[in-house]
Amino acid sequence: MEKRRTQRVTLAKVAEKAGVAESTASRVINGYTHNFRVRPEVRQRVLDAAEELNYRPNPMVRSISAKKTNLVAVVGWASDGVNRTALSESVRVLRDNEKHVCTTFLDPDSAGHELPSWRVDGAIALQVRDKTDLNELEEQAIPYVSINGLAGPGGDAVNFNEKHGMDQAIDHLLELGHTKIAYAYLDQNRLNPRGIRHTSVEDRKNAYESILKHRGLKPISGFDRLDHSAMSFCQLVLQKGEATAVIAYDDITAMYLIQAMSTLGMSIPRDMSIVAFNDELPAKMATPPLTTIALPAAVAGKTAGELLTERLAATEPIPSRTVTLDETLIIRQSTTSPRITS
Amino acid sequence: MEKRRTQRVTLAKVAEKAGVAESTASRVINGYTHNFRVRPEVRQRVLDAAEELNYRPNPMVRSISAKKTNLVAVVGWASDGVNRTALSESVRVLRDNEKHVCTTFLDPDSAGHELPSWRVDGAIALQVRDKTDLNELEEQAIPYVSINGLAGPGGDAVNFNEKHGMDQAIDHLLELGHTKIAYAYLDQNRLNPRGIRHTSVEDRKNAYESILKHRGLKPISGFDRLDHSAMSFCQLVLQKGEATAVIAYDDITAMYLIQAMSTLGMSIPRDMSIVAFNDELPAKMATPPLTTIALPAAVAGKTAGELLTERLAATEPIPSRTVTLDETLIIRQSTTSPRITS
DNA sequence: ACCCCTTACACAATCATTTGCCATAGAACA
DNA sequence: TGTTCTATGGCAAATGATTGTGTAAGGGGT
Repeated sequence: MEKRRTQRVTLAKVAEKAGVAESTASRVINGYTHNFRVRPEVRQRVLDAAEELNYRPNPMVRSISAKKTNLVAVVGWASDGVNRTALSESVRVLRDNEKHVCTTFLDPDSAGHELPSWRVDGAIALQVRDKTDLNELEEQAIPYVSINGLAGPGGDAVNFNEKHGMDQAIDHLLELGHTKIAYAYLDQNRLNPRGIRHTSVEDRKNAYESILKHRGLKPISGFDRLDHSAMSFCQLVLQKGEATAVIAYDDITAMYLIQAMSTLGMSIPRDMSIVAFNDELPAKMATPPLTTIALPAAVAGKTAGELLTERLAATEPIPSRTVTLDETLIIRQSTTSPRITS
Repeated sequence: MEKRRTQRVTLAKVAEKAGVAESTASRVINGYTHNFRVRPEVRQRVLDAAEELNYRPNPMVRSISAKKTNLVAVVGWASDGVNRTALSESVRVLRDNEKHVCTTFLDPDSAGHELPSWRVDGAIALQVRDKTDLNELEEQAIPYVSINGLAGPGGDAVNFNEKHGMDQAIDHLLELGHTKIAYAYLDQNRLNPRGIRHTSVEDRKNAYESILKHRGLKPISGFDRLDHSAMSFCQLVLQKGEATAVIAYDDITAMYLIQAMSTLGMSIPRDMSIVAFNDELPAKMATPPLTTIALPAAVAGKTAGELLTERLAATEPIPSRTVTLDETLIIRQSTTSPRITS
């Protein structure tokens, strides 16, 4: 029951149990071959001893002389499902490549872009909007990959092609016969405790405006106001602007709109078509299931993980790279042709 | 541009810059007072130098002789919002207490209950159902706190009072006049890649059955079958069993049921009242907003963090403790009195 | 001039592991 | 019976920081 009785098993104990020298044990365990060979029998004895004692080399000590920690930091905030999925996938890739990859965990409220006091070999940066957030990484020459955000000369970026996604959303609605297409982003529903908006908020808004203009259509006025509640947005923007379709910033926004419309007695998609973004879990579960622009979050995470792995392994500097991934339209049941207003 | 040009600042450099001995610098920085004093002027010189060079002691090295790593592992899977919230809160508490707390990150697919090869001082265990999953922690005498799961002699448990929650759900429905109350859990919608069910699946099912029996009511048959789709559940259990209300395992389940009912032309809550569990984000956004049993996830996380902090600081063994937190009914708009069937 | 006290340096040990180098025991070969 | 491998042991250095101990420089008091 005494707590600290169980001494850590050290290399010395393994060596003793196997009846070999510490150095031999170390070399066997690490598969060290330079000027070194062992009889299979001895090798096995060492491995068995390690196994039996459940020996785990102390990575802290290892990293002292190795000058690397095999730690990867995560900076920024995984605010939504897309970011979480991407991060999760990156972690998987990193773990598969390096043996002991382990990311530090940052909760949403923390300052976000400060590195942990642990020394890290690399970093995954989530939705960095401001290049100064990367200063510390750049200064310390820590390789990083930025997901859904900016990158400086010392890192790579993996981003989504928001414009292409918006293009598809608008195309889809145009094909159905809509011409009065609104865009909705409701700031109040974003839960970020620090009052910071997701990176793509601006991107999608701008894409909406420029694409519509490019096709000779007029944006529904009010699309750039972020202070509406779902209800006031429906009344003051959608109904007043006579929109027949609305592109929602994300699935959550779409669901709030659906709630408000339902209260106003509107039925979807009969009275209003909705295209959402992200394809997070709620999109499939909503009533009706949402037509949505899906983001390849897992692919982004995988790519980021691979790029970072490359950087971690590289011996000489790699120039900054940018990968842009296309979004895809998933048609479900929240869009249809506009009702003929007789 | 050269990558590894930026040498780490070591204690030696700080000492050199301040013009003091390494040992003096160390003692100043750590506020070491045993048999040691410095003139304020020298102290300041050291601190300034450290500040200017942005010195960060290497925690790896520190942990060698300190025999502790300040690392906390997370084992198990944060499968849903409740677990994620709790975990997040635990991390915050741990970070506030210990200086360098940092949790290892486990992605959903990994084996789950294996410790990282990093030596950890403690662990947060998420939804452990099988005590053997705790073997490693117990054997190595690593303090841990189990959230929403079991704990052995060497750890604490923080759990939710599922029975009390179910009690409230049923009470609420009885008060509204319902007597035919079903319970729904749809296995197919649970996304766990390893085919493991959430800990509370059994708890809630059993609570449902026993509470209804205790009040002299009959469970709607089919409640213990997990292989229904939302649609077949509505048709074969709810409609056939003539239920007027259904308690859904969680918000997600509820939303799938709503989807299916909508397809069947049923309106909620007119034709069917729904009480969900968890009060995750979808509950508020659903149409109609869901009456739901809210779990105090943040409180659970905070409590777990505090219990673990205590254990980490303790010098002598602490007996296993169990904290059970009550769930609360949140009434929204998915429940109402049953329609009088004329 | 002697002693003491304060303040700080110097040195060494320690932590667990890696890795280079040399010594050596036993085996194999000529 | 030497000679030459081969497989190990043994030793030491190095990693960065902490901490105990001994000591010395300088100032102040008597």
